[in-house]
Amino acid sequence: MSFLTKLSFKDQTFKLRETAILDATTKLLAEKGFDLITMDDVADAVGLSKPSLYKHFKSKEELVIEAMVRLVDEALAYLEKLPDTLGPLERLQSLLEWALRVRLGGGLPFLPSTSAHVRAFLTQSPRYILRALKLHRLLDAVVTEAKRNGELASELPNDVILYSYYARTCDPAVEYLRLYGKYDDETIVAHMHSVCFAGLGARPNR
Amino acid sequence: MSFLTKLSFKDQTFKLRETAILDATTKLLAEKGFDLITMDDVADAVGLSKPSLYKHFKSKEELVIEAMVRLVDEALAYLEKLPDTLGPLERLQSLLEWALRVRLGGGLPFLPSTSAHVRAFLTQSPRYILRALKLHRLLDAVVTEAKRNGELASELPNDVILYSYYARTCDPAVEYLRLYGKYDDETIVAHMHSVCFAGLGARPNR
DNA sequence: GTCTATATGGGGATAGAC
DNA sequence: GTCTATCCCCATATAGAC
Repeated sequence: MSFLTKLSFKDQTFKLRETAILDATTKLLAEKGFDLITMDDVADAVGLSKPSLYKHFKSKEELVIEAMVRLVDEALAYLEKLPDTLGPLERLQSLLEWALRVRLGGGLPFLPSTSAHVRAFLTQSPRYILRALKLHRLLDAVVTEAKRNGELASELPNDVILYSYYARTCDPAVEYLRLYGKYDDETIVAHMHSVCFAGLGARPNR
Repeated sequence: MSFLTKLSFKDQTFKLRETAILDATTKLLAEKGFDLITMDDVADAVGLSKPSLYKHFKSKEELVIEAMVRLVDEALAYLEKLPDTLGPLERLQSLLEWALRVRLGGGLPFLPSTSAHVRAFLTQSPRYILRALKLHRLLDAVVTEAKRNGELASELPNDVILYSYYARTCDPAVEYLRLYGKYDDETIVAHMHSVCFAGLGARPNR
């Protein structure tokens, strides 16, 4: 028993360090993007040496994959935790706002739109694909339901809606609005929400 | 006189080669992004050696800056050439469609959203800034006019509309729609147009 | 498992011949 | 102005001591 707890403790600290590494990676990725961060950056940020980093993750790519896997897992968990009373449109809206707040708080953009390289190795990672597909299927069902309720544009195919929706979570407009527009985070979230669902065109008077 | 024509001819071939280099750079940038292309790639693509490349552009960054400068110039020219009969909303829509078609045809995305690095050195290039600002101011006036006509959402600030508009020209949804959605180019343009101006939400019956 | 020190390779940039 | 050949930095990844 004491042997087991010892092992478990060891595993626990290992897990904690791994979390710290992923946190640092996430933050750096959000700031500089894949190509500009170095393994030294990550090691320094987490207070570790580079070789120790490689004990946890066997390559830079795998490190990034795990960071993205964790992000998708968080999104899945967020969706799951939404109250049953929420309608399909409200679920989509809530998840979008969550993703935008994550980004504004220094987290990762949801979609690996940044680099063709990153997208290439992510879409070859079964661990990532599995989760991304799960999320995609969940949201596809939500979109179908929202259309049936007359809450989403029924003239748009589901995939057009979904890809546009994903794109909004990593929309560069967010950074420009913060940088040049000087809006606070919640105002940005509100505007992005508005643009995403109602578009730029004139809205009908209610 | 013959001396002058000789010089002029020399300049002309020089210019032609420069155009070829920029064409190749544009194509490669669109395919792989800044960080993944090498100066060897560009040199090979245009059938030149690397040192010759450096006779034309003194660094990789400057090469990319010039490619982007040319793109913005083309956008400015396109705007200028639009018939006077077009209203402000139609001008915005036409320019968006142009930008999307350029991208779908293997051209550059309009906004340097791809990489923090690229954005950094672009926004420090006076040549680029000058043109980007000019385009921005032109479009700002068009947006104001469109709002006055009741064609754009008057409840959105101009910069929110403009940054969202720019973002649509480099929207990753375009690539996903082509890759996974299997739509042809014109269908993608139409859908992007629709999403941009009318949003994802249900549209009112007319 | 953690470090110091190092191997390895790639790619931006240039020297120097023609 | 164009090439061949080269420099040299930097970042990924590892060897080997503790």
